[in-house]
Amino acid sequence: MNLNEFFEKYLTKDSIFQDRSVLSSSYIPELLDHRQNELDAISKIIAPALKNSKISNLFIYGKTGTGKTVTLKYLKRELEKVIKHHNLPLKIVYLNCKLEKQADTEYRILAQLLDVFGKKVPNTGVPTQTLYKTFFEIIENRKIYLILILDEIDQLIDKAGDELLYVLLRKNEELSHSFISLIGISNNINLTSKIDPRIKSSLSEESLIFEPYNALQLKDILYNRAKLAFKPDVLEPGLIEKCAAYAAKEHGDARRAIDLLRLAGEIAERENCNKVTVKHLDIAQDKMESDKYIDLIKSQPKQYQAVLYSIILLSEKDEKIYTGEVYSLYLDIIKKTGNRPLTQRRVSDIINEFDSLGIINVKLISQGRYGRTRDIELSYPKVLHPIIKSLLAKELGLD
DNA sequence: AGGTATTCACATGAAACTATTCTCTGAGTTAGG
DNA sequence: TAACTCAGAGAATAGTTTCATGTGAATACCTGT
Repeated sequence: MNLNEFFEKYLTKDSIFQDRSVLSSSYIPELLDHRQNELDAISKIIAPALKNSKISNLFIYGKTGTGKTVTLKYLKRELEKVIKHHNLPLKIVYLNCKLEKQADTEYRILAQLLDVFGKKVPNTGVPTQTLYKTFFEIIENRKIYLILILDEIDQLIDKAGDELLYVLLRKNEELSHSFISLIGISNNINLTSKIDPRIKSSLSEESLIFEPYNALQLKDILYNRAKLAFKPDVLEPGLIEKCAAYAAKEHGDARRAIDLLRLAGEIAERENCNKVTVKHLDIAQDKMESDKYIDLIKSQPKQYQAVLYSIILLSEKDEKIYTGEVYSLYLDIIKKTGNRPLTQRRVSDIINEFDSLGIINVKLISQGRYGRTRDIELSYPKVLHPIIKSLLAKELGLD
């Protein structure tokens, strides 16, 4: 088949997708499934803002893919309709503190906020204090009621500390013609550590926990999305149930379930099938699983990769792996790559980090007279071994 | 035999040091009035 | 003249090293039977 023919065929072949964007992470559905209770609870809390009365700050917890973000975005959209209709001085701003370059420092968040109010500020060159000043001036002069939604707020606190929250919350008490309410969204409940207890209590005047979806709920969500995303009858019966079951096994992560479905569809399409079958779903599942590891490993710094490579080489010998051996082999490897070797102390920490990333399993054992060390074991699926090994060899330039 | 003491091979902590990234400031530049 | 840009100083941060101290149990070494 020549190229021309291929493209012609590609053009005329109809896609099994009707609207792929429904399965993208930025899509907000017309109706939210299985989050009505949460939606009601939040609505009750923020509704008074419509009548210009002060509302409590709100804090929302929940694991990834439990619908936190989509619920809040949904709420924002619905509220904005009302606001527009009645022309209210209420402003809702959603910021994700994790997305690169967007809002992960005090300065950038303020810059984003000012941007929303139509004031451009340079990326650099202006003191943060000035930004605060202009920001509060705008708020106060225009008598704006601001609801600020900070998604992944734990990232912000990790990177930039609680200064911003502190200033906003305190300033709020001084404002007379306006107010600022914060809604924080976080993945982990133990955000507590780095944050001033006063801020914490003020921030979580109200709090809400999003529980993971169960398989049935996931099924509904997937079903409703699939109805819009795919053409009728392209999904094999039972596919959605299986997809939901896979995701439910992984802590009910809806985002992952939707990704899985999309990927299965894409695979089917690439294979020129006009139906998405369980086979495609299984391939998609495997691919997501291995991509998870491969992306993770690829994104590691060279030194980390060298440590991992050392562990991988040792793992082929079918003996127990200890820190000392890893370190001495690591020294050889790093010498070949031309990088400066790290101390054993550091490598020891790196090994720990790999453990918490889930790439390896580590047990602390004591062998009495023969010392105390870590027993290291790889914990990714064995099928990936050759792929990861050659990936690392390539990354390190050792072929 | 039973009980202590030693010892290994790192683990774990804290402080000190470095390199990188951010923030801030003032000087220079631009554009609008 | 106000607004903007940008380089460089200084501060903050992340990544490491250095130094010091801690650890669990197999083994070595007693001690008294």
